[in-house]
Amino acid sequence: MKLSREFYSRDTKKVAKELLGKVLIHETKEGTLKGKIVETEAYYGKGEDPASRAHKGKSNFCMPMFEEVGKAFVYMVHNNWLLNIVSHSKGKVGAVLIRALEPLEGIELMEKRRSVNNIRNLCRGPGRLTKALGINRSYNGVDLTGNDLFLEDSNEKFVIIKTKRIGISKGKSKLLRFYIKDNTFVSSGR
DNA sequence: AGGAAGATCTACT
DNA sequence: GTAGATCTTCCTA
Repeated sequence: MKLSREFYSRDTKKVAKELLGKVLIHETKEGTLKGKIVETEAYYGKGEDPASRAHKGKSNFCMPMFEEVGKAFVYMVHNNWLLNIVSHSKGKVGAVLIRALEPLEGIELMEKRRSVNNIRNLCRGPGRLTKALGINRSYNGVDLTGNDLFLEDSNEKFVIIKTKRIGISKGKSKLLRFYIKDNTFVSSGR
């Protein structure tokens, strides 16, 4: 079952946690790509989170974070597109960064796009998974309740680990990174 | 025009 | 596992 708009209109941290285990699906001309979300991070807005792209306030760049929830927010860092899902309770600002996926379907296509044959390395990392799924700038603002790129529910049970976020230079002490315990596809901290 | 950025790759100890 | 170079956009001056 596809996740509804209501799912995303709650506290960012809560959504980040509940997105674990959900399945990200991308319908492309070349085939269907599916991956289970195994690692996420929550990012808040102005004044709340110095590591967030939105902490300085509104700009063209991070616009989607201020707009309707349930949309994709894609941006480039260090030659990598990063996929975020806009999620926050009413009147707030925030998004969930998808950091890692466990490939489920369309693996051959992902391998072709990434030029790697090691499944474990296919989607283990925010920049890698966007490349594997073929996500780029044109997906910025895409509605995730649509039929192109969306998320599906799952009933899987697992243990969630909460840690500090990775790779950022500010706001390091916040425990806003979540991942599935013992999952091989989680990026191993750096 | 310059610099920073939520990272990745490759090559080593 | 850790380290360093390098990558492309957007923001700020």
